[in-house]
Amino acid sequence: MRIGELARRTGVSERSLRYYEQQGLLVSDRSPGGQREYADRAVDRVILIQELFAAGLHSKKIAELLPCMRDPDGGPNERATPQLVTDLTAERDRIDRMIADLATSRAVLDDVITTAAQEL
Amino acid sequence: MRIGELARRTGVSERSLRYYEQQGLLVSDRSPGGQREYADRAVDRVILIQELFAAGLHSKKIAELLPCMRDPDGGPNERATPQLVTDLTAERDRIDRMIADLATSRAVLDDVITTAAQEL
DNA sequence: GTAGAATCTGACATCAGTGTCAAGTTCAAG
DNA sequence: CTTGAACTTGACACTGATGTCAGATTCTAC
Repeated sequence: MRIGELARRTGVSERSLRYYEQQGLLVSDRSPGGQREYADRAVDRVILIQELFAAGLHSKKIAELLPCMRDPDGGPNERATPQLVTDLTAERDRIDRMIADLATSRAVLDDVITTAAQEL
Repeated sequence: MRIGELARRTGVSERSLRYYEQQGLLVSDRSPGGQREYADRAVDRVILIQELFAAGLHSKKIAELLPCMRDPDGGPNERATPQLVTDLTAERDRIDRMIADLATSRAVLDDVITTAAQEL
């Protein structure tokens, strides 16, 4: 598929897809004329990238992480370096803290909402 | 207390504290010479503001929300508008989704970490 | 009164992902 | 062919909280 369809199927803008490629997160074949051609797998990959972005990982870290993931196609995957494992563990712990903080904030909001709803 | 101490006690930079005031999130008395003077309660308020920022709320929304919160001092608090309740409910739902997404990302990271750790 | 620390305002920089626009090229269908 | 939609690269703008710096002022302690 070409970039427009991938954008439609993932809900990610064409601009962002080109950015992902520039950052080494996404690869594409090119048509004879130079237009990007994506495999079906790209859909899942883009969604995964978005999830990692949403979790607060930066593109550089994602670029290191992606090749170490189990490939659904069974393709060869790189071996994670001890350094990367350390980094990812730190990220995971950061996410844990973030989830805990969000739960706190959620409780705060809920309290305001409940109080306000009673007053209405 | 003055701004330096508040910064120390909250872990928030002086720059940010002035920004919060500019955005209407934080109030301060002023010394005769014009320096900010904070009540002890400011500490809790700043921490709360940080939590809400961390939850992804923007300063404008926080500025609307804060006056509607139950005041620990029992001070008069404004009544939340139906519009605000709607907005806050949307924020809460957004936070719920964010927590769920983070849990997904956490699982992804955990998988990579576990796999990598086995290989080492 | 004076030195040095703390604070003031205002301005500009930063981050990283994304929006947007321009000018040119390629693709698909008539 | 031709036409219009889709795509290309490159550049610049934006967001919004925060960092940082400069020059002036205030506070505190001696």
